[in-house]
Amino acid sequence: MPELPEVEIHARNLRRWLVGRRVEQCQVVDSSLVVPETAGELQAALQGRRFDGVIRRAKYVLCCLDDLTLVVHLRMTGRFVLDSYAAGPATRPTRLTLLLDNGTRVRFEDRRRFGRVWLVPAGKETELSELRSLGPDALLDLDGHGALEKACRVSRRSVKALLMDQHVIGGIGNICAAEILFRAGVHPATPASDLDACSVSRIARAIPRFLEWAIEAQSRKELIYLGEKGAENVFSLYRRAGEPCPACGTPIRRTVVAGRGTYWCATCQPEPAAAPTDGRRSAG
DNA sequence: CTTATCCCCTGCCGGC
DNA sequence: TGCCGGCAGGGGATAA
Repeated sequence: MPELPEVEIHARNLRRWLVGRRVEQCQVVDSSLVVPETAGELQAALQGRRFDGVIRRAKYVLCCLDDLTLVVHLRMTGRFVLDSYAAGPATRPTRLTLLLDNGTRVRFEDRRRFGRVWLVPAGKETELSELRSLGPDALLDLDGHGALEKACRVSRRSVKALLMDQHVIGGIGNICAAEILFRAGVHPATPASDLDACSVSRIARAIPRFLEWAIEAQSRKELIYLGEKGAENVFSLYRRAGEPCPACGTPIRRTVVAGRGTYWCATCQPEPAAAPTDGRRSAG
């Protein structure tokens, strides 16, 4: 999926497309999308309701309709597209369509079919375990800084795994974690509790700065995910193994950290010294 | 508590 | 050209 920046862009689009509009018809093309309601229940529930707001929460989009909230997670390949009734039958990756009272149609596309939607009563969003367990939002929530510091103090996990853990901070995924750690000059495999306060602070400050930059950079053109036809890689390190680091020219390296492909610069993000088993080594 | 692995799916890319 | 393995920006379950 999309990580926080892409979800934010989709949420902004939906705000323009949906708010104030009434649902004439909802079609669930792929019922595996819907959890736990049946496709028929979702369709019937949305019929005739009016959208009055769209909120992003970490990597979730919350579409508010009167007394209901439609919660969406785009996972790896989900996206929203605007067209019209006149555009004809929905194209193949379409999983859900919303026909609106102004003649437009909003489609949810998802090639890999990992995306999911839930329907909850307004005000009861936190009864959804997926939302309840989220940490503070990486972009909007000022608690994020403190949450990161606290998690770093008590965890031996790699700092990259911590950044990607949605229970610690919500919204950061594999690409953002790599780019944030590059900006902070911290190696992704560093055990979190080995970080000094200065490094943690650099990471915390890099988080909103990178996210705001990414939203801006990816808002300038049509949002196409990396790996798809026509995609342009705007990131500094991601999927650039062997290319020179934009800061120092050292070839960018790729390894696996926390189970995912990870890109880093050996000069800007020096590997942490392997800690001996007896704890801290004297600096000499 | 942590890590690793697999799984859910489909499509693209590079190598042979 | 065709086939095949590897990989993919998420996250949950399960095993060790």
